Amino acid sequence: MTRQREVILQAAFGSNEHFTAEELWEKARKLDRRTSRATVYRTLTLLREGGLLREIDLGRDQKVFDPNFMDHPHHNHLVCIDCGEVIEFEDSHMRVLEECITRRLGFRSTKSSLRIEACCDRLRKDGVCPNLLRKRLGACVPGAETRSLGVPVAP
Amino acid sequence: MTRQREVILQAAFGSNEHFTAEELWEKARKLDRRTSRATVYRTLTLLREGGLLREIDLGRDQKVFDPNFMDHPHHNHLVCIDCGEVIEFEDSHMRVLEECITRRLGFRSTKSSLRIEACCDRLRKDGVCPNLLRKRLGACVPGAETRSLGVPVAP
DNA sequence: GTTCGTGCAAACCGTTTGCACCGAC
DNA sequence: GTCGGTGCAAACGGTTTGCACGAAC
Repeated sequence: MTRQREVILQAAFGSNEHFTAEELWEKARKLDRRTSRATVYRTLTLLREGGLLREIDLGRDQKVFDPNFMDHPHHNHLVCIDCGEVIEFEDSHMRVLEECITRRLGFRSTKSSLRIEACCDRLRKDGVCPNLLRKRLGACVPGAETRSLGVPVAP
Repeated sequence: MTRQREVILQAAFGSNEHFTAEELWEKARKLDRRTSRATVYRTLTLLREGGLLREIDLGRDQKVFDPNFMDHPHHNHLVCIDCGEVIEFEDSHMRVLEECITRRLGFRSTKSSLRIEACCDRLRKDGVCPNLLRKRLGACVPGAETRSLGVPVAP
């Protein structure tokens, strides 16, 4: 554990925001100007391999890392196609269903990732995405599971 | 619709196999030696934008395209972490649950993608992944939904 | 000293693009 | 002729790597 790695850890886990490798480098450089890109990439690889960080697919061109899997190993993502905001959610029903499907196919699941792309109806009326405010608040914090679950609404 | 595009379409939809851009180029070149990489990439962009092809996240470094979304717009993928094989499946329960979650969060879902990473228990015993044979057979063909669903097994 | 991590710059690789050419109309 | 698609090669951008330096032991 060197000083550089401490800086990068602080940059990565200092908030629960997602980030790209480049963004992490910028964050780390704010803490220590000398931090090099190479070290960031190398540390990123270590963190990913160690399971502290996970790469998520947000449908963007660049790879995005999520530092929240340590606290919430089973959370998933909803991406607002209107404003691009990402909402994290957990759902125990989903977990059970995934497990059922996996076993039916003859496997034991190790991990999974679900991305939902969606748009909010209110945006079209109000011109503003009301869920901007929800971003990463209420989602993926204690109690979030209940919030995102509750009584399923019949589709 | 030019000859080159016909060739690329044939290469892309001639089988239901997933492919990378590079692999598509190789396939297309087998049909017409002159096909250029640039045209493949440009056509790929058109097909993706037109919704005929979808990029999927198989957890690999390269982008993988799936030509099976026209026939099965809602299918998902299970990746065997032991042998790397990909199994396509459809599950109506999953679709309903996703819709519930999405509405609970205040959205209308437009599309979603689920990737399950799993290992088969039998591999460890037999040394062979029995699900190799299932690859894209039985999965994502008429009746597949029933196969992957059935009575959910309690986890 | 040895070992391991770091910083820099160059290399790498998948993808995109500028530009000249070609073919259909 | 115009317009759009194509092929080539160069450029691009994110990521990795070779190598010399530096810090910890």
